[in-house]
Amino acid sequence: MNVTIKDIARHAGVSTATVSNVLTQKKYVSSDLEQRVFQAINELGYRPNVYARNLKTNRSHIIGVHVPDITNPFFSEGVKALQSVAAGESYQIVLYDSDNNLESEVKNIAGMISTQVDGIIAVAPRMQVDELLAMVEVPLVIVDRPPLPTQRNVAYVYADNYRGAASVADFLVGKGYRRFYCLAGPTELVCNAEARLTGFTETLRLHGIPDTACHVSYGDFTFDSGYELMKAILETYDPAGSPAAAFVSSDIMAWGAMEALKEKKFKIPRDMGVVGYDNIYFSSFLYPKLTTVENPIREMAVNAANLMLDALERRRNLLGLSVALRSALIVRKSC
Amino acid sequence: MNVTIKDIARHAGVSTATVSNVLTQKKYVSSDLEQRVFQAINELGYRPNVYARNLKTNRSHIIGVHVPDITNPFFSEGVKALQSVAAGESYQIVLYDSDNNLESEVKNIAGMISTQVDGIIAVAPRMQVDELLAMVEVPLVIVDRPPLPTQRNVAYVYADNYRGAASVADFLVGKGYRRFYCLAGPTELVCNAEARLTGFTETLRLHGIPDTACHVSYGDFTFDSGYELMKAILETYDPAGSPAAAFVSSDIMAWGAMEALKEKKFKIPRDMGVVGYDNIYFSSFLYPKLTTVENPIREMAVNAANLMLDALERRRNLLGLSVALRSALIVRKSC
DNA sequence: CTGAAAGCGCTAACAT
DNA sequence: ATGTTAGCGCTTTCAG
Repeated sequence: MNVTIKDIARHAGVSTATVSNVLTQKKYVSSDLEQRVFQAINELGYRPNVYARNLKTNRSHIIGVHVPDITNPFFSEGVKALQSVAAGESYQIVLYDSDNNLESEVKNIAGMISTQVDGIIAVAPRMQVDELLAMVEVPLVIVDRPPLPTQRNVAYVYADNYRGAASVADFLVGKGYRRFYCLAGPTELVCNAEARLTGFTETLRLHGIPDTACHVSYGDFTFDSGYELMKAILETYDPAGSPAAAFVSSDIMAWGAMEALKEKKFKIPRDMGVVGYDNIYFSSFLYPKLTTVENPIREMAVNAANLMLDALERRRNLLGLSVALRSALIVRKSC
Repeated sequence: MNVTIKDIARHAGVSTATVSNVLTQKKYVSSDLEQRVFQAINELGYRPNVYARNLKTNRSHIIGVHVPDITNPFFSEGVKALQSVAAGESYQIVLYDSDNNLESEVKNIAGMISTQVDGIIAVAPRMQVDELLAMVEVPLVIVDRPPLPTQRNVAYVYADNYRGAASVADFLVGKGYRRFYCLAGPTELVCNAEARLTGFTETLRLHGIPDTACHVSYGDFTFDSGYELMKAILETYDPAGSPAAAFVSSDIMAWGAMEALKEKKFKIPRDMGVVGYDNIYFSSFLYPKLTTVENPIREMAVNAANLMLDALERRRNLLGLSVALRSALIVRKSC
């Protein structure tokens, strides 16, 4: 049998209520009794039973976190930041990785709900936001997705992917490129993939580039898909005349694309320029160093965690809150 | 007020025990009553209260997982595997990242304990194993650390780092190298770092290489430390005559070292050979492709999760269990 | 300021 | 096979 609050009460000669009060610090207790309680706690080696507390208070101090793929440095950096700020207010993170898979994502969200997490932070969900909202009743923060009007307790933390992609188009045209490849993400599933694609192509159009000068293909943000897409392109690619530039929808995918280029002995950027998206840590150590768009995952994560903590600890309603972060072009050597 | 098991019982005209029995599937219930219960559950939209169940059963179906740095691909791959197999038996993972810091690690372990996780999987802990054992009372699986004799409910899943490093020395000497740099990890803190160092140096000695031919320096497994260590080496390094080989204690650190080499215009392996350790996903996409030692994190994670699940679900005692996995040399282009 | 007591929602003896 | 009931350990009114 474990030592409980009752044992402490008896041993200290006080009531269980008093013990509880010194534990929760919510009511004033005379320092005399307080001392006695602390002493009893030490002497008996008491540790509060979280399960009982959870049942009584109907909260667990656990935040559910979903990521599409923890193996992607973009997300692991985010999770690290989330975990760190949550720990600062003694909240725990339960992690769900859905392996880029919509079905597992739905299962995972359902799992969190049945575990009765206090709140949910969904990073880059593939689910439609309205479906997500339909499932979730606890406070929700959606990271890396644009806000959708709603009446629910939801906040958004995101960066403007359309403008990020647009700045790539501006830059590329300014550099003199006139032929383009766009290696997009899964645009039907992920609105950011869509935004990056349209931000790029529409801006190209604004500069008078004909649609025929931009070849679009679709992957899924992974290294492998970048590699495969570029490999396919290279079967017919000829850099003679003016070389093309490839705008690839994520850094990790851009890395894959660069591998395909190197495999075929194409020089970057001489034979083809490459621009990525996300600015993950490793991007500046690729060869050549990758030109990319900063997608501020760490700031997004910190903001998300703070919003969640506000909702949970300060009873702030998340309705209508959204934090928009800047996406800035980072010019390096690959283009 | 939420709908409880009592409401279901009343609505279905049965006792709460019967409802509980159909929910937990532990006792046989006539299919008639079962139907009625399910129907009541649907009609009233009942969802079991996990907090109450946890209190009663004294378990939470939550496994605490510690990693030194989720941002290191080696660990994120491991966490992904852990999460996936745990989810298979509907266990949740609460993640703690201690940012390569011993103090936070201790805090994190303490945090898990006070959250009353059902079990703890500690991946590559920096704490002394006996200190860890002194804190933890629940089932414990230690990943990526060699077993220590004990009487406690602990299992180990690990690979033989000494032999892994020894195979590097064998290979390097066989290739004709006679000058060596060993970029070690934090050997006082991490016994694997120690094992990789001694496995390498002692095997060199076995081959008749004098100790003076192997220069050792110490980092902390990070990209940056690999970069800095190599930069220092390069201040006086001269590849003339026979080039040296560098054995670097982790792939991510080896990547940093390679950056330093490239920055100084040294060619790998012509001017210096480089060998890493871990075989993370990206190692085969570095330039040149990194020769390294396979450190089977995924298998380790899967084994660890299964052992934990055995302990938790099949009441298997972990005492004396240890799974040793092979570390095989993977020869690529950097050496 | 402190204590008595009710009860959170569930499971598992135990009784029938 | 099903029902009754006693708690799990804590927080929190409500009295005093």
